[in-house]
Amino acid sequence: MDQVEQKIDNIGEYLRGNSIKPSYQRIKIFEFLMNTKEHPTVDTIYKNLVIEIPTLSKTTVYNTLNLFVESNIALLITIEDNETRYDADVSVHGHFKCEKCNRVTDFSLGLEELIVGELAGFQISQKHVYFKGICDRCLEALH
Amino acid sequence: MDQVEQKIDNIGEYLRGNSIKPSYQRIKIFEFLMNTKEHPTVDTIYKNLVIEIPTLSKTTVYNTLNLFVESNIALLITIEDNETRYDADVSVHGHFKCEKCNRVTDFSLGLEELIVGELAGFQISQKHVYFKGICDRCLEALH
DNA sequence: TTTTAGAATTGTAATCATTACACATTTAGA
DNA sequence: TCTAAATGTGTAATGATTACAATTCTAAAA
Repeated sequence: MDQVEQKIDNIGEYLRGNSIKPSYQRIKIFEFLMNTKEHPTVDTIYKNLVIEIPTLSKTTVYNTLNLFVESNIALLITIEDNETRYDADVSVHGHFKCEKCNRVTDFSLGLEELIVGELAGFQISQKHVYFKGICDRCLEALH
Repeated sequence: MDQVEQKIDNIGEYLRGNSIKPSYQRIKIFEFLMNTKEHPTVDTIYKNLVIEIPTLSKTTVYNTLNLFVESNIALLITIEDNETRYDADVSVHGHFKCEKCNRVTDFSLGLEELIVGELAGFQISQKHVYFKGICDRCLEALH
């Protein structure tokens, strides 16, 4: 059993552990999401996977991602109002979107940074933080 | 000059100060945005103002809000991927969206909470923080 | 005051992401 | 193998947003 098979097998177990039947499409979609850091859109996921799975439907990608989000094994990222992105890393972390190159990169957040006294009586289930601006690479390129 | 006229006049000055010609529609849209805490959608703004301005077009609301956002006198809030909300308060603050009653409320953020060492070489122009969960009111109602 | 050019507004049509839905396929247990 | 339920697929519908051309408004010049 090689590296890839090993990984796929683990994804199957991971899905099962979250009450999701590990179909071929679901495994492939999760695998893609897990192995990329680019926070892809539905369209990106579809275009990449349809090469390997010619029968894949975009509806399946939508259905599957919705399922992942409801099961809390993927995050919905809504930085722009016209592009929904997804992330298999469900730990609390921040996203930075560069307005030049459009890349979305992760940054870490201390937990203490996100305790807000004002919301003492509230039940908080999700914490989202995103910044916008120009990334270090693009700033370099301007010189 | 009564209270309302006074306010409208100030909004005109505010718009002019941000290089925006203060047309009747623009003043009314900004006034509405300024006087509400509900972080309205385009549809909400349109439905409220069309009563007073029967010739108002939804396109104008879109154009105007886009202009405000580009001029940095309004914030675009994208908590859900299918509803864009707006806020005339452009200071850095957090938003809490209740998943029961769907209200979006503000909360304050200490500036020191949003300094992220990891982004030292980045130029940051916008900082967004939003939480989701159940608000105090709705939690009360469950008892 | 009248004229006029540019800006702002309006209404309709087009676009595009997402969802609804009906049908086909696959899966897993009897 | 058979069968029912779950999953996947393709097309049509939906709904928010934008494009665009026509109309109206504004403000300055004559």
